[in-house]
Amino acid sequence: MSARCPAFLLRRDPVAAARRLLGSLLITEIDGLRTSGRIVETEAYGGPEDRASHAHGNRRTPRTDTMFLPGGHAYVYLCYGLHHLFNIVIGPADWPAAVLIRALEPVDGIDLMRARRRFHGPVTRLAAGPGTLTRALGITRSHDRLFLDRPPLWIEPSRPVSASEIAVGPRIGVDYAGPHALWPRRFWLKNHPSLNHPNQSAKNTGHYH
DNA sequence: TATTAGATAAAA
DNA sequence: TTTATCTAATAT
Repeated sequence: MSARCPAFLLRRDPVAAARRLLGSLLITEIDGLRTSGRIVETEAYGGPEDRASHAHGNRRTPRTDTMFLPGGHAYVYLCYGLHHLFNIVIGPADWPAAVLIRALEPVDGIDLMRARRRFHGPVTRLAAGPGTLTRALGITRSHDRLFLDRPPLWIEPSRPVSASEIAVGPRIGVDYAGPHALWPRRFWLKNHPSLNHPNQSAKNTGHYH
């Protein structure tokens, strides 16, 4: 991400941001070593009315406090006690929202990514999950609250991907959110080989029998 | 299908 | 403060 924060990260619209981030590059540079991947799957969370959001109802705890930062900051939290999950904070300060990055297509530093994950399978599976992509890029809770405009962790936005290349579906693992669990807030590049959940499209957007 | 340990909320 | 419960997942 260049010196200025892109405007789409500051609007109260995590859905638009989640779509807009598809195709962008997520980059880390740790100990002078660069790794990066193209964002191919995202989920939108927030603002306060979203029951699937950690900060629903403006719930503010030591963990969720990060979501109240202005857009363009990193929100990294631990899931199931062992997976670091990487999000980009969205919206103005004190309006909690974020986009979860769920899958990357590896671009730079693939050997280092493999070494970090101790993974020797197909490169399309190297960062195809929210927990595996942080492991591959070396992202941990130490990166929580960083602004994403410089090393060690930043974003290079791409041109917007055309709507015809984007598929939509419900978010993963949010059954506790009641009716909000079905909201079409997960976005991915159609037919991309690095997806985490390639086949779970929304009922009203896919072809089913 | 077993697993993993931080974050949280409730209890004391 | 201690304890009990839950968890935006992964690997087998």
